[in-house]
Amino acid sequence: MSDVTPPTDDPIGPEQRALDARKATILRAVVSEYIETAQPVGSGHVARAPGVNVSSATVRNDMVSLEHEGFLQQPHTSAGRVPTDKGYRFFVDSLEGSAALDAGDSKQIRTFFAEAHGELEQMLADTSRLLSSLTQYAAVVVGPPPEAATVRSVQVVGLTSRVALLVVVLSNGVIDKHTLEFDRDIDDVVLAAAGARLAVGLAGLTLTASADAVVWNEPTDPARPVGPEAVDDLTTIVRAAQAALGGAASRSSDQVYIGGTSRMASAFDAVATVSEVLQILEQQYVVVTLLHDVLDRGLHVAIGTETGMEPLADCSVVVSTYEVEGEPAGSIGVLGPTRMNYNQAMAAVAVVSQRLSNRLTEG
Amino acid sequence: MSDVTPPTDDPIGPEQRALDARKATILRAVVSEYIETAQPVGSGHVARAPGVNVSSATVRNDMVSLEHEGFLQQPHTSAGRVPTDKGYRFFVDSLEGSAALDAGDSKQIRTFFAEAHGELEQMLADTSRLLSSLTQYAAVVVGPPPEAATVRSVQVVGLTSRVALLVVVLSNGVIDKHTLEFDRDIDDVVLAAAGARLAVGLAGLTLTASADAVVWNEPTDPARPVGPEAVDDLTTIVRAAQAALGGAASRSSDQVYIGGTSRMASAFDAVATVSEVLQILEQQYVVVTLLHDVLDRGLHVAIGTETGMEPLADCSVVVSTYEVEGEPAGSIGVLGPTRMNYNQAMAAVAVVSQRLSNRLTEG
DNA sequence: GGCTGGCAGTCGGTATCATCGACTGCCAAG
DNA sequence: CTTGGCAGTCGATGATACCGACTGCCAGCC
Repeated sequence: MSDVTPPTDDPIGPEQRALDARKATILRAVVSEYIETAQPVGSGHVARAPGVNVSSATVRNDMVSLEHEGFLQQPHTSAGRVPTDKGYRFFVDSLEGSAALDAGDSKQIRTFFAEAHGELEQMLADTSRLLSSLTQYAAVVVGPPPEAATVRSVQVVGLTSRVALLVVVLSNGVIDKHTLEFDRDIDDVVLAAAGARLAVGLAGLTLTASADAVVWNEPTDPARPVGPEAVDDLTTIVRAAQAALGGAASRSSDQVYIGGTSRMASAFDAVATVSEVLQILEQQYVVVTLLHDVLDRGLHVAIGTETGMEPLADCSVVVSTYEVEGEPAGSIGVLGPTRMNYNQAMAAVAVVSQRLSNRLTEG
Repeated sequence: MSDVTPPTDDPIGPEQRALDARKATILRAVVSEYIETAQPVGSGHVARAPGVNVSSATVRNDMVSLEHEGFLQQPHTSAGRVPTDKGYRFFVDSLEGSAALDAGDSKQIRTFFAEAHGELEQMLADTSRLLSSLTQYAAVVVGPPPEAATVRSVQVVGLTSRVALLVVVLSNGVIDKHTLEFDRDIDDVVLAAAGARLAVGLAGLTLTASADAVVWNEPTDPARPVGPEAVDDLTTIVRAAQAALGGAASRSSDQVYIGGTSRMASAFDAVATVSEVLQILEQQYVVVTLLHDVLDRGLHVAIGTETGMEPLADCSVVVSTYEVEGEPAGSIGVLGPTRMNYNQAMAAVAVVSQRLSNRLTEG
């Protein structure tokens, strides 16, 4: 029965040690039950939970201790206990690796990736929907950063006499486009020449490098010489194009796909909370920053205030990265209430990111 | 005082006639007050409303009549009255044209369009945010249909040895792209040749026309003859490209920009309603269909069940179209609760669509 | 020392009840 | 046709009491 209580003989450090085995079990039981019921859980329920073979009185004693240590809190006297962010954190850390996915879920993932095809953008958008449908929370998919891709082709197309469109095709299939406006009429032939010159000069470079690259100034096709003012126009166009590219590279314009925002409405009962969370989700760059922040801190899960965003105090995110050709390419994540089903969410995120990586590398 | 009650002498038709002037005033007062307070409104308040110079008892008598005619309903006995969809409809019809915008709002619109610039897509997305910020409801902007635009430039860029990207630039600055997959390796030169050929063959055509166009089969540059199998590859590529374009044209892939979805959360108090509405907003093509349906019926406002969508029974939409060069190009709209501020929403939609049209035609 | 059962005390949730207030419908009088 | 008055309905509010689920503490037991 109680063969789990040998006093640990490792030297007690300056900081508080890891939890007593029993307290850990109790804490896990509290978190589990709270996640299920959304109700404060009392010592009686915990005592009845499997794996806890002590009386409710003992549970009570440990619970006051857990409360002092900051893992639990009570909404008011004479109510059950509710996990704090720290409590959730312990719970999540302690189930690291035990992720197992429902059979139906894995099947859904398998068929999804078996049928996935076509545009990268479409696939990432669909992936966010998949992840949301799996977890019942909102899902985020961040596309590969444009910095990683290199220029494959450049074209300048005239739209009106003074407005042209710069179209850059990147190696990952993403298209970067910018309108260029001029203060004098530009001939289509000159535009095409500028495009050709840019194509040669920028091919293989990243977007950031493109902005600063030196584009050769000699005509691309010596058989068709152009007049001096045309040369002038040429450099104007090239400069405008490079300026546009530089601007685009500096503002990080990651593509983001957010799916299942409607599910956030069901996840909370206060309509004000829903509104706040949706506001965050509307600002896509904020979401991207959030995911990157979490990853930069080396985390896969950020709980409540760990997200660093005040309106998300009642939310948690589960994040992972996916890879293309072995190189980290982008990130995916799930945003749900702090009392989310971490086990399932972590499993879903892990499996989907893995599958997505495979799908994207094998092409 | 009561110079508004001359009995109308027009012949009474088979259907119920337009409302008595006083009943109309009372109905308007009820709707106004309900929109403001979201509370059932009683005869006392109406009697006190400006323009209603009768006692509450008279108001009561008219209210039972209005209820029998289906303009009002009471949630329960001994409560005030609430407008039905039909009641809102009368209210909206009766204020047609009286739209006036707040000074601050018009200023916000003016500065927005003064500063607007750059990509069409960006501008439409920003417009949806503007409209949402003006009205405090969700806003929808549907981009110009791709069918209207003609092909400006075509390019085929190789991504890997067997995957190429078809990039079509349209006259309105929109880019249509499709990945093409082949079952044998294709040379970059051949891809470029195919692109050039498509560019010549499709220039000036719409996307739908492009799919069926006959692209000339002779080499574009007779100075550089290609081998017979290259010719074979060429036609393969051209066919694949045209097939892709045809597919894209058939699925109507309008661009949609939806802003301010978080504001829908504050508009309702039942979290279930919020979730349902958000679900609709997530399915963008549904929203597009909704807007088009409403416009096809010749309406500018659809109220409650008039939307034809069950989950939107508590919502209304206000729609308008915008034009480019005098031609109808796309539509904008606002989605809010049935008890929305129609006056302001209609004014905002009207003004924004007008300004947007101007901005897009003058370039 | 640690675990347990028991006990007193706290406090939110629910049911009951009475009251209050805002309505309505009806009617008789102006 | 309009109006004031009146009786009646019904939700919202508040007081009261009760119940149930907790907790904390403590004495006793292993």
